[in-house]
Parts: sequence; structure tokens; C-alpha cells
Amino acid sequence: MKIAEVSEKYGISADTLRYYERVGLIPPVHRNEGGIRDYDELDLRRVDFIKCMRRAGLPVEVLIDYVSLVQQGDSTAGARREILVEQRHQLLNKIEELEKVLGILDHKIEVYDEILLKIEQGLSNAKSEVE
Amino acid sequence: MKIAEVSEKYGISADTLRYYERVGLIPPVHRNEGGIRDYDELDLRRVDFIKCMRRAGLPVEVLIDYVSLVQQGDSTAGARREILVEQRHQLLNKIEELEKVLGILDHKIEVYDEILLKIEQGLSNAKSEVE
DNA sequence: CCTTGACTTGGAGTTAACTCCAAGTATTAC
DNA sequence: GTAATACTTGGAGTTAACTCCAAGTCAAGG
Repeated sequence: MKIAEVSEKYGISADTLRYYERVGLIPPVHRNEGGIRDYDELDLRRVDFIKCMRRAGLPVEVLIDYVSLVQQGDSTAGARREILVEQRHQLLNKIEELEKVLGILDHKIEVYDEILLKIEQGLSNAKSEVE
Repeated sequence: MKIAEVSEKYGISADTLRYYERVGLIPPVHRNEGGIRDYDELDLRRVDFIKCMRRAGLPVEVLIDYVSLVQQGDSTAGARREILVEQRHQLLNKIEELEKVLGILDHKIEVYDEILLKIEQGLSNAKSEVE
């Protein structure tokens, strides 16, 4: 699969795909006779993995370390697991934080609904108190 | 409360606090006779609100818009509600995405546990297949 | 009175993660 | 077979969100 198609399929620009390869986030992609990138099944799986991890905010640098360990073979399995455990931990914290803020937003929206209702009813003394 | 104390209390650098004020993320903070920032209760509530929102990843620009509407008074309550609803929506999507990735990480960690167990048992033919 | 240290400002510098560009080569369309 | 299109590379530019810096002010301790 050509880079343009991969870009289309995963919603990642061709520039970004090349950048990922350059910095080692994705190992060198398969090329055709002319030296042009021709993503095979494995390459696509790697792109998909990286896409997910990046969307979740895992730092490029951490992912580079991880990918480099994968390249070094089975002996690095323990170190790779450590990275995943650490990132899982970070992710969990992040989710908890976001859920807290979601609650705050929900509350604020409710308050606004009440205020707007009052304003609609012409109660202009519905001084907001919301920030 | 002086800027250094606020910085300490909320884990935001004094530079960042001044930056927030400069770009309009926080309305001008109360000053003492000498012109030095002296955060009052309202200022602190604002700092806390912004801290939460920023931690959840709400863009500074969006928050500037919101804060500016607050300054413009009650007539902007509807527009402010719209911003919050939109951000709530984005946040929910984000949380769903993170939870998906959390699941992927959990699965990968499990797979690593199995592999590491095999390796530990000396089954060097436990060829990983994990990426 | 002078020094120390926390504060002020506007503006420049940094970082992560892209994103774009110029110059060159290869493939496809006519 | 040649013009247009798509690809290549290394490197420069961009964006968001800080973060740091130089030069200056001011209150308080010795």
C-alpha cells in the first residue's frame, strides 16, 4: 500500500508518516523496486498501533524507546513491559482527571440551564454568579 | 496572597500565572498599593478553575474566549453554555479514546506476562510475536 | 544609606510534534 | 517521448503553551 493510501486510511498525513519513520517511531517501511514506500501488513499494524498510542497522548519519545526495544528482540520483553505498565498508570491518572473535569463541566452546564431559564422568564435579577 | 504562594499552592509557575493573566486567561489580578499582585479569593477561584480546565486539555484559546464572555456580563450566558457543552463533548470523546487504549495496554501487558513466564521457565522458543 | 531579594514588564527562547519546502528522481497519462 | 504527477530526502518553519531573561522598581534588614 502506497503512502498516500495509508495516509488516507489512518488519517495521518504522509509527512507525519515519514516523520514517524525518520525518528524511529516506525521501523523502516517496506519499499518496492523503485525505492518507494509500499506498506505491508506488518507496517500497517505498526502504523495503527502508533496512531492509537499517539491519540492517547503517549509521548513520541517513549514510543521510540519501546519500538527500539522491540527491534532488539525477545531479551527486552521485560523492559518493554515496564514501559507499558508505566504508561498504563499515567493513562489511568489522566482518565480520572478528565472524568473529574467532566463532572465540573456537567455541573456548570446545569447551572447555566437554570440561569438561562430565569432570564428567559424575564427575571433579569437572575444575577449569574457563574464563572 | 502573593504570586509565589499561589504558584506553590497550585503547582503553577509564577511565570505561567503571569502569562495566563497577560493573554486574558485570568482577568487582571488584584494588586496592593505598590502595584504588586495580591490574589484575592475570586482570583484564586479563577486560578483553580483554569488549572483544572488546562489539566483536562481544554485549549487556552477556548478558555480565553470563555473568560472574555464572563467579563462581558450576563447577556453572554448562552454563548458560554455553548462553549462548555462543546468542550464537554470533546472531553467525553477523549475519555472514550483513552479507555480504549487502556484496554489495549492491559491486553499487551497480559501477553507480556505470559511470555516472560515462559522465558523464565527456560522456554527460549517462546518467540514473542508481541510488538 | 545601601544592599538584598522579591517583584514588575516586554520580549525572546524553548519544547514537542508536527508541517512545509526545495531540489531532485521516478512513474503515469497522453 | 515528454509533460505532469507522485515520490524521495534533508532541513527549515510552525504552533501551542509555556519558560526564561534583562532591565528596572521597591520594601525591608543591617
